[in-house]
Amino acid sequence: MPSDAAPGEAPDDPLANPLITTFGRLVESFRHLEAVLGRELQESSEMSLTSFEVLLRLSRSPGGELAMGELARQLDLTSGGATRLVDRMIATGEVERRPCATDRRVLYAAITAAGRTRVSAAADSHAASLQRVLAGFSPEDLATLDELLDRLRPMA
Amino acid sequence: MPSDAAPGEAPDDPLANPLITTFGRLVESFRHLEAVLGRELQESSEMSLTSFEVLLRLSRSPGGELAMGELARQLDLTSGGATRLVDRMIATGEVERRPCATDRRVLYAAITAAGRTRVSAAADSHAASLQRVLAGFSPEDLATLDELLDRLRPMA
DNA sequence: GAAGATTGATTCGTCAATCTTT
DNA sequence: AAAGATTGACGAATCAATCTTC
Repeated sequence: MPSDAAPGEAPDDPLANPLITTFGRLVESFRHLEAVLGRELQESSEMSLTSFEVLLRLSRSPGGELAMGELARQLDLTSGGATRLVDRMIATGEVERRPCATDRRVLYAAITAAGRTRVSAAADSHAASLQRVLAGFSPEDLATLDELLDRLRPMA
Repeated sequence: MPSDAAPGEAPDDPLANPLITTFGRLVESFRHLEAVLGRELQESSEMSLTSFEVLLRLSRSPGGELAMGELARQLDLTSGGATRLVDRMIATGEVERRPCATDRRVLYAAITAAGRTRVSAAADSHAASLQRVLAGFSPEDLATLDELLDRLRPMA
């Protein structure tokens, strides 16, 4: 009768694969963390985590703007998803569209002054949430996590 | 004029907070990883990562079943979300509903024989994807990651 | 004709209201 | 009245098709 794996053999139950288990835990931890932080950001700043990421990336870019395609790539969205996201953020006044001087196919999403004000306030609240959630982690832990993430990205 | 943080003081730009940066990288890495693995599972097994997680959890539970509420909690879904997810999986024949003998408010989601067959095949493919994506990670790296995730969960 | 962006139809999830059972 | 689950209305993303510009 099959039970534990014999030495040198693969386990007989594919569902018991440790990689699958680790990945499942990663999904679980991440989703929960994202839900909690998103909820807190929403309550404190009336802003979704996704909008926050957009404003953060725009604010760090030269001119406070990014081409729609580049934004979609950075956020791992489809171009259609980026269009609708930016539509919503224009409605709230955080972002505006700008034409590209050299290629009329391209449109930029650019952060507005109001957007800068809002993302700055949101960052304070978000940082406080993170500080609480990550209280148990030493700087070394965070460095280790950072390094593991770096090595994860290029894959796939 | 404010520029770099003076020694012993917090940086003056809240957007430069290292916790926010690390969290942003976590979001980015995770979303990308999830998208890639989800795509591959979909192509190889015509199954979403979410359905896979459901079947995995059901298959590991005694009787191959979980109460709807417990399933929702484990997957970090609302009860409504769990209802609709199970509806879809019933339509594909992977899952069935069962009444609870002792409390007629409760319904169980239970994996079917077809569901066991499908999750087993999906696990093989998913494990192969993970093996490729995580090829650069030693067993020690994975243990470190596992431990960090463990410490992340209870927070929030 | 390929690249960049937008739009229509659809999918998957949430939220609030509801229904049944305890 | 509280707990468990489902349903209607909606929000946010996808995919495939389209439109404009290169």
